[in-house]
Amino acid sequence: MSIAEAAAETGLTTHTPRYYERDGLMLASVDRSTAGHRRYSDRDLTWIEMITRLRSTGMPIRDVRRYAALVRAGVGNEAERLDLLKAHRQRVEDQLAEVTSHLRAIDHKIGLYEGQVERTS
Amino acid sequence: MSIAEAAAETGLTTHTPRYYERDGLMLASVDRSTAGHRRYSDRDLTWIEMITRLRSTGMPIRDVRRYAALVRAGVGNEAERLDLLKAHRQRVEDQLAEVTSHLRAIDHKIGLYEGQVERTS
DNA sequence: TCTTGACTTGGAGCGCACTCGAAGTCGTTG
DNA sequence: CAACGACTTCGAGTGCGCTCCAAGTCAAGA
Repeated sequence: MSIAEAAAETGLTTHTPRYYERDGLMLASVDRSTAGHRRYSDRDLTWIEMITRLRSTGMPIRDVRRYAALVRAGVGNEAERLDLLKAHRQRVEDQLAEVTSHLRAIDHKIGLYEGQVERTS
Repeated sequence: MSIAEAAAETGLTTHTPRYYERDGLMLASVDRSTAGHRRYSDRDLTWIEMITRLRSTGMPIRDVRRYAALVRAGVGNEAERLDLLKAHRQRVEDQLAEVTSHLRAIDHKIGLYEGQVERTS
């Protein structure tokens, strides 16, 4: 699978997987065609999707890199990976709670404006 | 209320309310003491809290500025403010749904590791 | 009167995560 | 064999939202 196809598949631009690779986020260096073009395997794709999940829940690149290093190191550090993911989950949940509570306050404001606009029109 | 007190009250550093004011996010220029120091009123505080709610739900500074401009313009544009807030709410809800779904996938992964760590130990 | 400390301003700097540009290479197609 | 298009690399640039710095001002206390 070419980089263009991989990008389309994962909803990224071609720049982003190149950047991820350069930044040490991939599990192994991606295969190359005879022309030196990247060839993405299913495993690469699955991993990029994992990166996407971590990133879009707000994990910093540097933590994704640490997690990738653990997975790369192979069997034996599952407890460490678990700690990393659980800490991340906790942060995401806290964040969700905060956003939700602020959203409720904004909703209240929306309610006030709705009443006002209704009466005015 | 001094800027230091206002910052403490809102959980910001003193830099941030200055920055907000410079960037046109306040409703009016903040009062000054004879020494030229900022004096924050209750209204200022309440507004900064509103900014915080909008910001921490992901509204870009530029949109906060547009909203502030509408409030500053006074009575008559409530419908426009409502549109802005409702559009924001929609984006936040979409975002929450996305994060939540990615979090579920990460949770699944955590479950796998938990089983593995359990069996290993 | 001198010092201290809390503030002021304008502008520069920073960290993050991409995103883009320039110049070059390769394999296919007409 | 020339042109094209999809890729390559490395480094620079971008946008966002602060965050910090330097130099200066002011009021109050010793």
